Amino acid sequence: MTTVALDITRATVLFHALSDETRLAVLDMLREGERCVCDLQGALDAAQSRLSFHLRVLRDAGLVSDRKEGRWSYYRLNHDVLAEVHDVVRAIGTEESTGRRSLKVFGKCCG
Amino acid sequence: MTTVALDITRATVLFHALSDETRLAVLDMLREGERCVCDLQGALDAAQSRLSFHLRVLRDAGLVSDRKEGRWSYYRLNHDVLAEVHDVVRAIGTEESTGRRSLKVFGKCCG
DNA sequence: GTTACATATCAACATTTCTTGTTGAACCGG
DNA sequence: CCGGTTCAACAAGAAATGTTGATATGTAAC
Repeated sequence: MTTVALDITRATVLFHALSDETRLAVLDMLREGERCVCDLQGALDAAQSRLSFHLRVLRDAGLVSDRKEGRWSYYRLNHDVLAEVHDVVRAIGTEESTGRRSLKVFGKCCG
Repeated sequence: MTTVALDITRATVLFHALSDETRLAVLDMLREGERCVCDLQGALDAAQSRLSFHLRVLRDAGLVSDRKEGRWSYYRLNHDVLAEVHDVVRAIGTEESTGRRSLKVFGKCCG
């Protein structure tokens, strides 16, 4: 099993998008399926422009997609990007196999 | 298979801790094993107080643990907390099975 | 067309997070 | 004891992020 190198910049964007209660609440709602903005707004008791702001962060990170239908916008989870997050987390937890070193605990440092 | 409810507050703390390049670089280094602060400092080219700040964020979130030995502090990954993150991500990506609804796409909203 | 609605965007402000420089504690070697 | 080293903590400023209210755009309903 090969361990993957970490794209730190990309990972930062993803984790940042996930690091807000409102945004997580949105994602939590979207677990059930597609939702329009007004629906989310009602359920989350968030001002319209605030919600719009957070949806944009999620969209920019790729975690959700949207679709227009009439006056409504429907948002849904992007499961493939969630899988990407999943992989990043797994990568962090996996010992890197660079072959550069063989010891997990290093000797005296700073010298 | 039961789907877990999301502890949004806890998840926010974890993701926030992961949402910074310096902190991810630290975690990336710790994949190889335990490291002392000065070692990280050299490798990451970060001012001491800055690194100390980020290590604290990681420690407060539970993602790393530290150990004192003489003048040195050694940090290491907390694999169980990484597993927790893993579970949170999986939870988000999993359709909630509340039984409340059976449709993934809802009808007309806002009415 | 006019009016009402759903949503995005913008600008101003508030809040949070990050950085830098400084101080102080603990430890070690001479 | 003294000077150097490793590190944490704090304070002040800088930068990034989030909130709020206002305005703009497109659509539907009348």
